[in-house]
Amino acid sequence: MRDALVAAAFQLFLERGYEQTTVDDIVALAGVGRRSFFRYFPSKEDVVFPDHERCLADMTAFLADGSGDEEPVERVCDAARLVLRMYAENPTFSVQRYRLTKQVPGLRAYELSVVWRYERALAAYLRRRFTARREGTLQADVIAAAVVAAHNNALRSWLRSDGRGEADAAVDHALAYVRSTFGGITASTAPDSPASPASLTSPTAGERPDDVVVVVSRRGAPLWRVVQELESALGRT
Amino acid sequence: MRDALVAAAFQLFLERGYEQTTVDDIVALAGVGRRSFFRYFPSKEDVVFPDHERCLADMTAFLADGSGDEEPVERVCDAARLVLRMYAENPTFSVQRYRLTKQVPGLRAYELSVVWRYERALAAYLRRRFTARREGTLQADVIAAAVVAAHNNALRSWLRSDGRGEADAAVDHALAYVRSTFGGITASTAPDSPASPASLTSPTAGERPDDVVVVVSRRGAPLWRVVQELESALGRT
DNA sequence: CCGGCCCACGGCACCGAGTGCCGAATGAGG
DNA sequence: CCTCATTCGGCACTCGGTGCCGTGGGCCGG
Repeated sequence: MRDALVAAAFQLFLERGYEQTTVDDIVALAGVGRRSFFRYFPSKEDVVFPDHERCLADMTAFLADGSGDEEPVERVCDAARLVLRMYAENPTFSVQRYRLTKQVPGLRAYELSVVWRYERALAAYLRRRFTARREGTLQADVIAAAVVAAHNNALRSWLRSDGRGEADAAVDHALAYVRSTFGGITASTAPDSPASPASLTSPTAGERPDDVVVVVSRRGAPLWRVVQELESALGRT
Repeated sequence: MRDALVAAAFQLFLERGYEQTTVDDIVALAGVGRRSFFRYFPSKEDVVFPDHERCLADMTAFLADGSGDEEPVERVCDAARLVLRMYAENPTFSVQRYRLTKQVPGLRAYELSVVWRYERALAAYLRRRFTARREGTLQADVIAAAVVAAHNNALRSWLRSDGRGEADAAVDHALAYVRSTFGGITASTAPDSPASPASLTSPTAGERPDDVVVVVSRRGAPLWRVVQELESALGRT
């Protein structure tokens, strides 16, 4: 039933335009009652994004799972990749939808609210992980926004190319930029560094009562952030 | 006329709620015809944000002006401050509106579309400035998103405190974080390095894996000592 | 096999946002 | 005094969205 409504809706949207298609037209083509449409979709816009609700649930579940000692920025990047996977599963559908949302202001506004919910899910996760940091909520919000922006940048360029090319590679590349500017001081910049630094990147996992602390940082990284990392690593001096 | 409609609308919104107030109620209180409302506001939501259109025009004008040799990140931060100024001009009005948008989903969606237009204006400016860079559009989108996120983080915390306190200081502080991670080295750490900043500000995906700094320290060492070591190692003051 | 229940569907009436159209009032200029 | 133009108000209409209720079909216990 949902699928029948989505199929009928997109058929009409593509041949007649979104605003030129009424809900009555859709239900007439699908052969169901008008009331049933609003049982499956709370609004006309929802029929254009039939799977985002599910994807958002997957993302929040993904962020809620985990042992809690993962690299936070890495984790939200992986969460963003879930959204990409959803788009990549049906390239033609995603491209058609992209063309619709690009030229219908109402759909663009709706998409913004969807993206906003993803961003808030990422920010909420980062806020939980950054409770120890001094500017935790600020950093969480900014990093979440950066991840979403990078993801959308790559996703849109992939959609603009009609779904040709590798979407994964484009998003990986975009997220690498975010990781390199926000990521833990260690892993992203020195993949061949000795052993332990991973423990430093997670403030809560400094349980090694070792004597020495190793910090690996990219030259040019903001000094105050290195200090911040040190504070959590050395034990809140 | 606009002002009368806005005043009548907010009076009813505050005492009765947004969704419980119809346009007919507003025009009845204002003593004008229903048709006139939609002459001045294209939709019911627009009456809640009567000055954003003007502010957006100011921002685009501000970004279009200028000699073109300003620090790009600095410039978009200043542009974001324009929005803050608009909020700070009428604190009570801004706080009332914040409470409305916080609990009315429709208004939140509308606000998102407004914020999106600000963000696109900033991103468009940065894209123009970053045409020479390799990942110009990516960096532009990410930085614009980060600036907006930082601005909104500070703005919202100010609004949540009922407009008490200094909004400027909060936003300056939040934007300083963005500048320190994306901006030229300029103000925050090394004002005396005139040459290099352009190359340093674009750390595109670890293109210099050799450019890392390793610091080894005893756990429990005085923090200032470590920072001293870092400063000499990173080559800044 | 049958009389109950539950639920999904469809139809109907209704509300409110938004639009096109036209007539009326007002005000400036000839 | 007449005319033109702009603005406002009223009317009628479309369409998205909701509450309500009747109906029909499937599923269960008797």
